[in-house]
Amino acid sequence: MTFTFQPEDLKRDSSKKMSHQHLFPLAMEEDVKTADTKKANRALDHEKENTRSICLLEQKRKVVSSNIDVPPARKSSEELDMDKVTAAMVLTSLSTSPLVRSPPVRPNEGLSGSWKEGGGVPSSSSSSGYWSWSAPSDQSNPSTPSPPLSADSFKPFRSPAPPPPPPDDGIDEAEASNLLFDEPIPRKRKNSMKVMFKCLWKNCGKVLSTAAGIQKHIRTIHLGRIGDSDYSDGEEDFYYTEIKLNTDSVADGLSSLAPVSPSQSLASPPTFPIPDSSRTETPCAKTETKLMTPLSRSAPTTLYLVHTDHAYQVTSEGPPRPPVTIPGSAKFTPNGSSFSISWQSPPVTFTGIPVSPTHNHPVGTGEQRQHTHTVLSSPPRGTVSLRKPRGEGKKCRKVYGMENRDLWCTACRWKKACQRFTD
DNA sequence: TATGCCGGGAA
DNA sequence: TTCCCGGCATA
Repeated sequence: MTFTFQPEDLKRDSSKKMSHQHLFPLAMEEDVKTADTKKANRALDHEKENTRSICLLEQKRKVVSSNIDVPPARKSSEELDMDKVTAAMVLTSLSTSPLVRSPPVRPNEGLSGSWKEGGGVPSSSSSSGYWSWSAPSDQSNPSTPSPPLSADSFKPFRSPAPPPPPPDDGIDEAEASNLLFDEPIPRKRKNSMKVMFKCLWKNCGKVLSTAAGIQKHIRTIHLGRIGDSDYSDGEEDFYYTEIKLNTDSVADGLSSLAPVSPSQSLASPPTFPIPDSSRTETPCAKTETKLMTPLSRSAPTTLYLVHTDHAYQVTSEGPPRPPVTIPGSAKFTPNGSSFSISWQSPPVTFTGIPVSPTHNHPVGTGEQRQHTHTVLSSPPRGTVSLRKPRGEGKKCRKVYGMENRDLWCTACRWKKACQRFTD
């Protein structure tokens, strides 16, 4: 990745002209819009919360009552959903790591991430919301995402036929990847296989080594059968799946995880949850995708991140993001390397860094959202770009001077945009 | 370096 | 909500 561009010159010229001519007008509009939308969004969030909970309950009933072979169905759904996930991941990657631009990468990541999660990070895999909690590893490497991604990402694209680099332990995983990507899946685990049981509950990705353990987990944690934890009517069977881990692959996965995990934590985990929720809960799913329950949340949040997060300073605003992501991505198109100009724009570069860390932490529930939001949004700083160009006219400070600060407009006193001498 | 202003925090 | 201020971006 060598940027042979003479971005410096181009940047300077373009940035100066661009910022004033294009950005300014947009920024003004954005500000107005964002202000209005924020309030509206908050209200909507509450409604969404309620809706989600309802949907979840309904879904749960459906799953239980109807004899749907959840395990298989889920897997397929996950696989199918991978596309969505992939898309989300791509967006994320674009925003997060400037270096990695190839969309295809995501797919692999998603796959690799899934198995990795299963092996290395128990809870993270399927549960969008909770994975962050349970997996300490996620937090550990917030910043590292890009390197691993880039490496993985290119492989798939360049070589259509060749086998995917990241090893998948679970047969399911491999199959899924095949289905999704139409890539031949040569690899099958020859080595010792370790059987694990993975909780398929929407937000939960818990992996236990024993069926009894996973059943108990589901019964107590998800089904709320605390009292009769030992009693099993078989319902739990629907909520967990058996996964086979190859020791070797696991090792590989772990190694790869170390670097990758950060990025994955951001993107991949959410992916899983989304698929599950959307798949199984068809009816609600669509509405949920945006409303989402704890599970679904993760997905949406990630998306937000993708859009918003990256501008480095845009903390609270959702809408502004577009500028950041869109511009950057748009220019990338030609080659991985060509992006230089737009790409280097300050907002983008920074975004990735701040975002990822915060990202990991948030994984909670409602709080997560806010945290992620703020953090995420901050990057989008599309705002940054949106930031009003410095006023040319004289401001209170200049007019009255520090001595007469009393005469300043309140905004100036508060270090806000001057209201008296607007440009 | 000075200035303008965003984002956040405290009261 | 008001007030302040840290810190960043720009001139």
